[in-house]
Amino acid sequence: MTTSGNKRERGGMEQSDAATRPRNGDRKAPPTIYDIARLTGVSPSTVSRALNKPGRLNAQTERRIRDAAAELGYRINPMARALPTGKTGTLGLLVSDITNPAYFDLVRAAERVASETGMTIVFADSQESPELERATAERLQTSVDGLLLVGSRLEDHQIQDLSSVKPLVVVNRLVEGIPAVIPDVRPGITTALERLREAGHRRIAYLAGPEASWMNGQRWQHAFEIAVQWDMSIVEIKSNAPTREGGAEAFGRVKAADVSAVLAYNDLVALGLLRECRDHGLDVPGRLSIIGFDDIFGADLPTPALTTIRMPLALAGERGIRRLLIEIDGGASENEAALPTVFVDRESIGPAA
Amino acid sequence: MTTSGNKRERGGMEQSDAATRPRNGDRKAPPTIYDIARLTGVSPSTVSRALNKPGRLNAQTERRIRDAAAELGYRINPMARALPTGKTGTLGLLVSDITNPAYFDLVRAAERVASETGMTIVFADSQESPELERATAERLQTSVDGLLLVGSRLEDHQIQDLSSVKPLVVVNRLVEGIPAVIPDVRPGITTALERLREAGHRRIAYLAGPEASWMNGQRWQHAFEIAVQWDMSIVEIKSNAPTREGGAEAFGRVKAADVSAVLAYNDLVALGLLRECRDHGLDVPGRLSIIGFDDIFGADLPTPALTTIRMPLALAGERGIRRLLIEIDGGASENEAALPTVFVDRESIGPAA
DNA sequence: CTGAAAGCGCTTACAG
DNA sequence: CTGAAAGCGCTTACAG
Repeated sequence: MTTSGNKRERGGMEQSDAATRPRNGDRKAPPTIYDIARLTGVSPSTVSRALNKPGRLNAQTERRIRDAAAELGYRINPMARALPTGKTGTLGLLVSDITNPAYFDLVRAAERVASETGMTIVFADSQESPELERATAERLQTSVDGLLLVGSRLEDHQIQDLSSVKPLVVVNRLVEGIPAVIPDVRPGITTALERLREAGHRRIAYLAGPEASWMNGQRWQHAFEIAVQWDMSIVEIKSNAPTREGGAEAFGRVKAADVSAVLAYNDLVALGLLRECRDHGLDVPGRLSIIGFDDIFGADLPTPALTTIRMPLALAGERGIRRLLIEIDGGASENEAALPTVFVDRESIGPAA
Repeated sequence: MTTSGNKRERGGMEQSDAATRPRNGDRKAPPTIYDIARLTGVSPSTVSRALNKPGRLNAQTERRIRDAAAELGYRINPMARALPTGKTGTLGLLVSDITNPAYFDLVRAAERVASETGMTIVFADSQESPELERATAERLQTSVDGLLLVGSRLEDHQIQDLSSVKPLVVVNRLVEGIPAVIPDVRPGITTALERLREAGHRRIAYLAGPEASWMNGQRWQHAFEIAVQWDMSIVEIKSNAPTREGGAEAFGRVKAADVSAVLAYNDLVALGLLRECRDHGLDVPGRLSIIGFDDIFGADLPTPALTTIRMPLALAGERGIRRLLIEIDGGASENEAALPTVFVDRESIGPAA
């Protein structure tokens, strides 16, 4: 107990070869609180206190300890701390598809607030597979203090099960008894359909996303309600995947549906459809109006630029993490008011053909 | 030592309130190898062996132990394992800007190979700030087995310092003594300039990226060499930031330079410039040809679609992780042959004006 | 204000 | 083939 790290130091005996590249044997074990204790002549417990609860001990010794720590280049070993405390200092962030630009801002915002509070984030994606999502979530749970599930494709009871082992919050999803942060799709959809109606559209389609997506249900449901209320006809058209390919693939069905406008599950799908229209010489918005969802990177790039409904995803990421932090601290916060979506009028809608 | 988790179990005394939401007190401590030992009547060491070195003990008892583990829903505690072994089972992945779609494929590929080998990845970005990069790298190092630095903005010696504490490999960067995986920009640039020359361009510009980017140096250098060799004039134009905004902001300088084509540091910058040209009524590729770099998501979206040089980033991510795994195992692999870039001809180049 | 001791959940020589 | 013991680097009651 008086010394430490000797086990790993034996590697130091090896000669590094000609190359300057550090080999494993060359790396020396990082300093521990025992090294600091020895250097300053206090006990390890005192070192621990000096570093963790500033002001709780003699100012002089605290100084000496801090100086020694700095001199040695000491960094706490998070694994070692995690054992007695049960706190890992890391948060898990699980999204449905890392490849969807929609999650950019969310991930970055989440990262920002996490690092502000000294937490680190483990980031993973489930590639739209519920099985992979469950497996990943379980694996992550062993090494994080809590989990943020974004756009989960799991069933409610699976999420509840996960939540019974560690704190968990969902984004873009509502599950009984689980803290959630959700955008309100209504304002955006309402404005969008309003514009469509004003432009004379009477027959519209919803180009659907994954059935396992709660958000997909929300979007369809509200579009449906409003369309019915305003006496527009509305049909749901399936897509294979919530990607550009999925949108392109749905082109034939969209065309066959004889509608003058389509609201897509997300921008990826909308972009795929838009491109396919162009390739087939179908004028957008002349013959068909298209509205996306999310306002991802690149939505403004095509001609016509994609009209869409923006999701407050950065805010959702920030709130999600804050919420998770509260849950971890044992607080029992209520769901906050939903974050409003906003209609972003660009160039892909026009008068009904 | 005969029982465990009692410390945390005390929380179980608290009543959960009316809500069905699990509170921290409701969560019971996960089972440990001691629980399995008690259930099967063997020692914890035996449980550890049964779970970690299959086939090393009596088949019967191994079975019983595995069954008990499954029954209890046992998951190993990675933190607890990390302490005696020094292996955390996680890898750090640090990119310069999470918001750049260029890193999508790389991140996903890295994630895939990591999880194939049972490793988990911690993902972070430095937002183009060297200070933040260094701080983040140091923080990450305390909890990972190795670090993958993608597009590092650090100085060579800083990277070497980091490498002396834990295994580290760089992507898109070459540093003395540090394992690296790098794409070869030459094939792509050569083809690109060839096309430009054939199309009659004699005066071209390179719209530069961050000075701290090694890749930026490579791109400029090779473009320069080839241009000189082929008797084209070439100038370097600075940009503020390697983003769409940076590209847009450089528009005035590009125009003033009186060139007929520009090769941009990356697609983000190229896209920004392209849009600005459109907004200012400058015809692309009629009056100006534009070539990007990376072939990111969305590069094909605008009209004209962006001609670019594709980086093999997914492959780079995969190789980077494999390389890192080897380094962690103490292997001393040599750098492999650089991955070739490829010219992707779309619509943004044309005959010299 | 500070130290000695026990414990977090594992792993791994060392004995038998 | 299996167990008892020591140790990984911390934290935190418990004493003084």
